[in-house]
Amino acid sequence: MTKTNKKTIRALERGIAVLDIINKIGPTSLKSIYEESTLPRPTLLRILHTLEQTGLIRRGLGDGLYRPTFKLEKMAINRHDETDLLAEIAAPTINSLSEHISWPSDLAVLSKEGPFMVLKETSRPNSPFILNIDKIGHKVSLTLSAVGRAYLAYSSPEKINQLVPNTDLIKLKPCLEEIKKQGYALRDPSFGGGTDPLRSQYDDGLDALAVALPHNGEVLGCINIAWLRKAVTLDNIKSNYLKPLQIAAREIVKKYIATSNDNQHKL
Amino acid sequence: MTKTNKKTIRALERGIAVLDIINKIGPTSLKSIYEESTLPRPTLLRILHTLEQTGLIRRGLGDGLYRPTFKLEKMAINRHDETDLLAEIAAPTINSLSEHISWPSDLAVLSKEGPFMVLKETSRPNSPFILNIDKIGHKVSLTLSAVGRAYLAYSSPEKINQLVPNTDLIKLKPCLEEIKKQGYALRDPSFGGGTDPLRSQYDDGLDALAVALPHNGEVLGCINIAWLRKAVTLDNIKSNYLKPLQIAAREIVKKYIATSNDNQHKL
DNA sequence: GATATATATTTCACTGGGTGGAATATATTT
DNA sequence: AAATATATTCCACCCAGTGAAATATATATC
Repeated sequence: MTKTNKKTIRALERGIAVLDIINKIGPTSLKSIYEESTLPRPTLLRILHTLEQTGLIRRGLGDGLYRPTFKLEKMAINRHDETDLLAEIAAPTINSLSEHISWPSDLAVLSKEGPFMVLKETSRPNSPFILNIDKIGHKVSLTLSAVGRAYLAYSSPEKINQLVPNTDLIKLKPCLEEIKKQGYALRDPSFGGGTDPLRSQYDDGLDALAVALPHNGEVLGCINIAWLRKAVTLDNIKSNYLKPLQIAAREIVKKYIATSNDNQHKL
Repeated sequence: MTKTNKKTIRALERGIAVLDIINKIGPTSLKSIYEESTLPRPTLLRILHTLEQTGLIRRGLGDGLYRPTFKLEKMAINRHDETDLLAEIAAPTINSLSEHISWPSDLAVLSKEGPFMVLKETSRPNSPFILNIDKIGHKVSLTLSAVGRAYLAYSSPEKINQLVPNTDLIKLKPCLEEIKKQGYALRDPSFGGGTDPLRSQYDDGLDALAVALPHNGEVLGCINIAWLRKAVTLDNIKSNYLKPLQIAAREIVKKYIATSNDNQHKL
């Protein structure tokens, strides 16, 4: 973890470490920063001047103490949303899952712009197999894809009604029950990926196995494993990789909860 | 502004500049960062590795783009509150005010722990006159100090009732009217600073002139000028420095509003 | 599917930016 | 006023940081 062969800039690392310290302990003197860090005072002084210059910290007029400014808050205000946090948390897990099982794994969440899933993260570029690579942000069918069905299966009836037209629901209902019972979702047999309904129109040649990420009666998103249909059977995947997939899901939710708890300091 | 004689660390400045860029434009490639910045690509790459290592940015698994993480948000969650923001905004203004008029200037806000004001910032250490230096965080009387009275004068009747016992209010009411009419507040003649009621018990030898920082029907805080009673008369201060004090107050409120508007991006 | 083009990454030799021990200045306490 | 704690400046050393050039890797084009 600490050992990376990639080249990094020590001066930058040190500066950020000092910023961390100040944000952690609040208004503080050079002395206490010196005691918290392992750096000589002149170096600290230069770092502090730089951070002050950048507007990330300021010195109190009255007490001369170094304190965080609101610039961090302002920097943090961006297009980030909860699904970005989920992606950040899930990325290492699905990456190591996919390293372990060789086939790639995706994270998809419900779109905010309509009744479909959106690809939020994927380990596909890291996979040894060259599959078609759906871009992050790509739309995925809610009723036909594995991730979409996993999502619906673990959503409340109200949520489902809100997302799926009644006509489609009748056929879908038993299918969702089945998913809940067996603990995983598959693609609709006619489905070939993307948003199109029929494999005859579009086929990525893949099959997928998905599970939901449930949290507080909602579904945060879903993760899957995808593989080449002609290369390996569903049964093969299921018996070897279903459990790792479910474990990964649990791990992600656990990390997500832990992160949320950290942020209880807010008020 | 850009020219500082104090020594800063270029590598750190550059790193923070890159972090700024990524937080501004969101998920992005090396190329676009290169175009936004003035740095050569290898340098950027080293900076990016360092920021990634530090956890401030991450690369998307699927698209390889550099994106901000939630570490900034987490760092920003600290004991900061709105009065800290006010202090940050007011500090430069009261500092230059006090440089201009030679006498020091303070910022005080209503305490959250009881009916008294709290010293939030002060330019006293920078003043050429050596006055007693109240520490930041020091309690100041609400009904006797100039800042306290300015606060009450511009607060709503409900707020005043909530802060001041009815018995005290009777004497205070006409005084507050007077303050509103003339646009500034003075100490109670018997007051000698601090929280004590009588100058006979404690006297800092100062007198003070204060104005409120009104915003949306509330009072953000108050700023004052303090001077040695035996060195200069109230009339002298009033005729020379009341207007600059009022201008400073308006400037602070204006900056505060501008900052609040910036943060409307929140949702 | 091969070629061309855009983009990302590694290499490496140079050097001035960054470093930190020691001296000095300033603030605070006794 | 002396003693102590804390902050800041000085400066010589040298390796961390730099960036031009070469190479590798993705992506587009025909």
